[in-house]
Amino acid sequence: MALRHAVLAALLNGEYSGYQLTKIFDIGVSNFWYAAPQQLYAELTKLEADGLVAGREVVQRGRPNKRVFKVTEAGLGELAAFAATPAKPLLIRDDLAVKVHAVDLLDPEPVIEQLHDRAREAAAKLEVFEQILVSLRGDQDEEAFLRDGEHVGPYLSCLAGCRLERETRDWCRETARTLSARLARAGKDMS
Amino acid sequence: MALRHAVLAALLNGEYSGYQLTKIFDIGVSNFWYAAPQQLYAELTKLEADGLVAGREVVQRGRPNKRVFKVTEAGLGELAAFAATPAKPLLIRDDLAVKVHAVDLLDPEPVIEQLHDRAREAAAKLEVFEQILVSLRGDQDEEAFLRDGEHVGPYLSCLAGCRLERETRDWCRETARTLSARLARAGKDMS
DNA sequence: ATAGGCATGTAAGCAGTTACATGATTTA
DNA sequence: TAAATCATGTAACTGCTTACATGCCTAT
Repeated sequence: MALRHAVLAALLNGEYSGYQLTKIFDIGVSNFWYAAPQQLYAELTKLEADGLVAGREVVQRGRPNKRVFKVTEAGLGELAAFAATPAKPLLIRDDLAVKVHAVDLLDPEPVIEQLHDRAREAAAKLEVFEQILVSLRGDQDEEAFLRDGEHVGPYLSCLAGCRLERETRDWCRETARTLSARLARAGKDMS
Repeated sequence: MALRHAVLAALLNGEYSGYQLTKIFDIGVSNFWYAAPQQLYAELTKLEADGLVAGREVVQRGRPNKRVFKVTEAGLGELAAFAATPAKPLLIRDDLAVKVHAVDLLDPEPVIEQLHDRAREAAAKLEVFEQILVSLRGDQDEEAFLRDGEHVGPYLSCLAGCRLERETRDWCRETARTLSARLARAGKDMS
């Protein structure tokens, strides 16, 4: 079980409800863990049953009430045990790269479009991540913050996200350019 | 179903057996698709039953015989349909990044070790990928090959793998360095 | 009014993981 | 002679995805 640890790690920064976690997994945590919203509600239920998180009701005005969760002592123990075991290899599954791999025998136009889409998404995510970095380090510069800051974990994982999105953006752009150029040449040869 | 398309894409380069595919998914295809060996045998059986790949027996001396598979016309059609549908978001799940995210409340030493391990693996993979690039483009330079080469798909997806491994290597090294420096400072403060 | 965000789930089905199982041949 | 490589699976279990379901409040 592995989603469990990602949820615990996300809850270290504060108390969140299931709904808030879906947002966090959609942007922040998404650089290293993908999870569907329904998974999160289910996992929170299990984590609470196992005593690894504790929920409490928050009464809201103008909106439905919500249950927010925080990591318990036992939950922290679970995370500590997890951190000490050898890491599994990176799990990655990318539809778009499969399409590029096979592009020689396929119609390249829809693939090129999808590359543009992905490049745009990556650029947008990169901007969000860079904003998160600024808000985490406050007025310090990066070097000072990483040396003296109290909580650097989220900063360091966000740096990984920045790298991933930047490379994704650039690879998508270059690949789209390459395929478009070949398409234009192929078109010319016909005429 | 998605592994299906990754297998079809991998079989476009030639005929492979289940065992050979496990090797390819372990190094080559692994930059964009992770799959366990048992999945591949199961998927090949299904793909053959559905007529998307065709297998034939290869008799070998000194080793067990094997069945190699190639993509059929129907399989190519399946891939073409897949390429034309919108790409799913990248699926990524990284244990190690979860640990880094939570590192402030945990013992950093095992995490630092795992970062070194991952950096080594990434560096090794990067070398392999760069060799693959050289063998794919032959004596041409990259620009000329991408303009005039016949099969650029595997080259382009391998470029994505290079980017991923390079960034992984560098992020792991820098993160390990940051955490080690903080550990050393914390130790000094005690004395 | 209606679309979108907040808030939380259930249920069915499919995909993926882990453990088990076998056996020959080559290399160290 | 032991370990590694080649070669292929089955079975049980767990985890994940997709579709469905509900309902209130806010902003346009």
